[in-house]
Amino acid sequence: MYEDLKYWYLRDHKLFRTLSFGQIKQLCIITGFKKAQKGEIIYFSASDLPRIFLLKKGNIKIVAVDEDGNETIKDIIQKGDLFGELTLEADIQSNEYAKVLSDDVAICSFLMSDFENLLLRNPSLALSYTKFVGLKMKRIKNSYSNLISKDAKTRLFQFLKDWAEKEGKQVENKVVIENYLTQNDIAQIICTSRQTATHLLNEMETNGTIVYSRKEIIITDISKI
Amino acid sequence: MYEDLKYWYLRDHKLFRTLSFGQIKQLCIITGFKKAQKGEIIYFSASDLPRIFLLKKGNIKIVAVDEDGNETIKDIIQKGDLFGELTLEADIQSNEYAKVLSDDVAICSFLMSDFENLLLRNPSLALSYTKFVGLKMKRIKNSYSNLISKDAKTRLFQFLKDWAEKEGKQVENKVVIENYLTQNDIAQIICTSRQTATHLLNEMETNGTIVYSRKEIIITDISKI
DNA sequence: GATGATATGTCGGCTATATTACAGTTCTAC
DNA sequence: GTAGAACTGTAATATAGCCGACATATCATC
Repeated sequence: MYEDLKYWYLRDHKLFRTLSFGQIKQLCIITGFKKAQKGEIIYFSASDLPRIFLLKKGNIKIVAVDEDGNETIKDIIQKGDLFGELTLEADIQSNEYAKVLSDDVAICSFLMSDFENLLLRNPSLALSYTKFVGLKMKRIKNSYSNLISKDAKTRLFQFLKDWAEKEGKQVENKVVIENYLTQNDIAQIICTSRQTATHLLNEMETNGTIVYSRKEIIITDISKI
Repeated sequence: MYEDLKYWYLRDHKLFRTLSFGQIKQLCIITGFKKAQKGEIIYFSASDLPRIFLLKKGNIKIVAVDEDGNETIKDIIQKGDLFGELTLEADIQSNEYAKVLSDDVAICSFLMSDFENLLLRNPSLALSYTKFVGLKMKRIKNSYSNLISKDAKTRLFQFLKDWAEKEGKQVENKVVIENYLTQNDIAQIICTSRQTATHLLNEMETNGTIVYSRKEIIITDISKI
């Protein structure tokens, strides 16, 4: 039954739709499975063999710690996203961990080497995966050029817009987003200081563009953003 | 003879080493080949079918033009690098062109769709290619975090160091780099204004860290950088 | 519901860097 | 060689957003 659960979790992911039942089973044999609660920290780098993870439930943030001990958010991972050694090259030096943002999460994982073998045996999966990595690259390129040419306000707008599009629930022309991020998180994602983010969010609230609370963010008129 | 030339140009690239003679020939049949001179502009986006390009000789820069007509450097491509629709997803809206920086360049190209077919038939090439795209992604991630956490001076240092490592010729502990970039180019690469770049370069020259000219940059003591 | 921890709000000074502006220099092409 | 274009040098001014400092609000836990 537990085995079955893992099986479906993988089967469910769009990337794996091209696989046969047998192939999925094969990957599932070596699949790990893990649950965790809000606030928990999950280390997933050096210690073990390199792995690829699939977040099946909840939200996590990937945090990197640099030489000086500063923590920066590398990524926000949502239900259905893959994370870990996506480039299929283990990098040793990276000092990253994942922190659970939602009430609870479920994560499957499999060894990078096993995944590689699967790709070798399944060319059309390999092609899909290549495109998937390419898409990730495009996203980063996009954030990069935003950071170069747009100011903090514009980046915040863009971030809220993207977030709303991905996760917001539309009610008439309002959009409600479940807010699992702190203002500090948001600040880091759009690459600015906490104070600036706070200031901008309050400004938007005064303008009537959004209603902000720790639980949810309501964009009052999505057409205006 | 001309056909043979194209053949070898591809054969030469490390990505294609895993391919058989037959497979290369197959891709070569549809290979395009082009030469261009310094200053020439090569458009490679919308007009034609999406392609992947391989720069066999020389240097070019990829320039993007935004809505307001501002030009920004997206990438510097060197001998042996691939460019174009590397993500295997044609994006329509991108308004990019390539400008030749070196005296002359040689470029081969093949259709994205043909390349896709080749990947489908050759899983180990697909795997290598994924890793290659992953590496590109890592590079961008790296520039991104540099831009977030390092000032212009540090970014210039890092850029010169990388450039020296990639292309510099070491003579004792001096490193000589052939300088095919203008200060404006350098400024754009490290994401700062031309004036700041000029100022920093002059500062480094006064310090005796580098000797700058339009033809070459000499790093006087590589161990100090 | 008291206590500590974490998150948010607010303010003013400071600094790196953009911007504007113009002069001098080097290259390119006739 | 000369004109024009492109590149480089320099300086003054403007400003976005960082940073420190502290107050207040909200949450988690006993």
